[in-house]
Amino acid sequence: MYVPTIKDVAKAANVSVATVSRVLHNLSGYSDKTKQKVLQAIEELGYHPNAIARGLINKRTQTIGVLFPNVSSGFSSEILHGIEEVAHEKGFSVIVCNTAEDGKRTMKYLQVLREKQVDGIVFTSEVLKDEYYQALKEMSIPVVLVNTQSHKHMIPYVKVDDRQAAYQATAYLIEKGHREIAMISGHLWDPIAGAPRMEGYRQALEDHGIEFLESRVAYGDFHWESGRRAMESLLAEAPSFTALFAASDEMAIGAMGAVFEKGMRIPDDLSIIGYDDLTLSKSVFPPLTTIHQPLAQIGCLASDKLIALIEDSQNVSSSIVSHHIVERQTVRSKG
Amino acid sequence: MYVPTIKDVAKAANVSVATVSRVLHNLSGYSDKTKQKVLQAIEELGYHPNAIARGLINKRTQTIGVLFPNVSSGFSSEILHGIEEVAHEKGFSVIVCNTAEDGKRTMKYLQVLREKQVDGIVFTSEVLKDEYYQALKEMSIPVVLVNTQSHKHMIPYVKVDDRQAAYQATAYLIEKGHREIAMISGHLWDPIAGAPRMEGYRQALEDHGIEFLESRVAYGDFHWESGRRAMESLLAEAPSFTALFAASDEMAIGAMGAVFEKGMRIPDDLSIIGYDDLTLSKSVFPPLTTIHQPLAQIGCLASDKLIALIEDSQNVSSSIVSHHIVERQTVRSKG
DNA sequence: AAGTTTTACGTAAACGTTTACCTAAATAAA
DNA sequence: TTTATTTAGGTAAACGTTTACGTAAAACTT
Repeated sequence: MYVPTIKDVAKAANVSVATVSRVLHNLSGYSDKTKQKVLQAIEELGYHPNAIARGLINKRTQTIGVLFPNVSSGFSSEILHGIEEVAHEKGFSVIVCNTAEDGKRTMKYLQVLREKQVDGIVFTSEVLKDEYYQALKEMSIPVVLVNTQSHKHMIPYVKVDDRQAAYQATAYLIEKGHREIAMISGHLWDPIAGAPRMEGYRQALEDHGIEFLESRVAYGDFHWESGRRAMESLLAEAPSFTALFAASDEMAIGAMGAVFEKGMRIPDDLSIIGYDDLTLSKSVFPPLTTIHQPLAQIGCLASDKLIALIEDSQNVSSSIVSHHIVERQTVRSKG
Repeated sequence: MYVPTIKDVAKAANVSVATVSRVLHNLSGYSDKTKQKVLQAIEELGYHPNAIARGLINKRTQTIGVLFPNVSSGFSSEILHGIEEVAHEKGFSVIVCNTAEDGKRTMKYLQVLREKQVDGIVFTSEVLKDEYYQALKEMSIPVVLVNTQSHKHMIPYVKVDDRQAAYQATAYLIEKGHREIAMISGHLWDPIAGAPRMEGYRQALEDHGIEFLESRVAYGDFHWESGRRAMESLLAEAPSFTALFAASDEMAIGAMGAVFEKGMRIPDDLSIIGYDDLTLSKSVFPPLTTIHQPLAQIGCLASDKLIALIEDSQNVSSSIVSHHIVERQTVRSKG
């Protein structure tokens, strides 16, 4: 299979490879006439530069790696979309990695990305274990964290203020007249999406003089099934409540299913507010009131930051992006 | 930033680079003693092979490119998950591309993938324009199509039999006693997901002696919003019907919203069957009865096929994967 | 007209591997 | 013992670019 190289072009145009390279990069140092010859040769031979060879010499691959715990979740895929969008704009390709929240696998990916000489990495939605950090550090390329952060190390991140967002969600319910508010939380050992949201919930309760009841909270893993189960147990065992804050839209929607199955209505019998604002949240019925995280935008920002770091290598700022409540139809004013 | 190369390892171990390369690849031609020396040098220096240099010489990058019209859809991301899974298993990385159904952009991606020397490409869920085919052909690397196919050219594909699946969906509704069945279809100029599903629907009607009414079908673009609009117009203008077949789950869910808003119940007042079986379809309420397409499996299969093609280069079989109806709670037996 | 600067190129090394080919020593076969 | 074969290892070319450096001609200066 014959594929023309820059040498073939040079030969065909009767110039040196240096000259071809120069016209390819719009550098100076050739007459208009030779430029035409070269362009014509390129055209005729159907020449396409080889980015691998290019990468070898400039030590730049124009490629970034992105790690997700689960690529196929509505959550991840929206972030990916954002990342890909600006990466493409800026001339970078993105390699996706699905860690499956597995340490071994993550390390394997990190090694692959290293060998493939990616120019930067974005690490999303998982806590950055020490092991990962070491590997990343050894690679000495820029990294940005998305929807997670490292308290131990200075690594730029972009995320929402979880504690505050949870606070607002809860406060919103309170404003609407609810005082008996249950929560479906992530696990407390999750320092990113677990504990902080719970704290926001507690704080809001406390600030409004409402007693916090451990018995009104159930725990899940952010996914649909766990939300459903959590709701069932809440309905069965918790002191009565008129509103629910779920730490993820998926869990909120799982909870809604459980509620409907009991023959109750939303928001008439129970108000629910979610967290994330996945695309699907506006399509369920009734459309879910929730905390909007600008996922695509988070992806864009992360990509932007990473590429700035790659190209400049100074600058280590993080971003707290702003969330807001999107009012749809699962919360009702009470009293 | 110092990064050790194979030469450094060779020097440290007092052998030639050839020997280092040999132990790296488990070839023969060295004693156990030298092997140990080399391994130790690798360890001490923290050496990691450079896949770019490797790629340059073996003309293999162990990377594939995947094109999606929209990476963030529940549909695409599940396929991606499957693709990534087996690619990773077999030692390949995947570069994702979001074509946004834009010709210019697609061509740009194709060029990038070519320059980056990917070993193969999977092209999903869009019709393969001639322009794309030419570009692909020039690259002379394996390609597999997913959820699409080319009647004009021999390119392996993996997809479901759309016509048959639509037939079964409609027949299922008929079996359940429905005779007045509306459809929300994709656009008929879509030769993959549009026309064939409509044909299946018509055929099923005809085979059961039911008259096909153009007025009972509305058109959408497979997305939620269009499903909602289509349903509204059906409800307002179509002859009455007791069941609906939607050509995508998203449209089915959009339709459900419109139905609920009119105060009607599902499946009591109207039965609905969707198409795709997205993850979200089991979490809406009531859970959607639908045609299951094994999306992740389709991805796996495509990846498998592509890599086989890359490694062997013979073998051009396509696969029609089997769909099936998953009965949930949106269809009711009538009469 | 002579010197100076600029323009338009070409040459060749370098990037980090793999691998074909070569050689010398060790081992086996006769 | 001599010859043939295998083993252990080295040398250097090749992959397709980029770019520092060199040089002759052309274009300005004065």
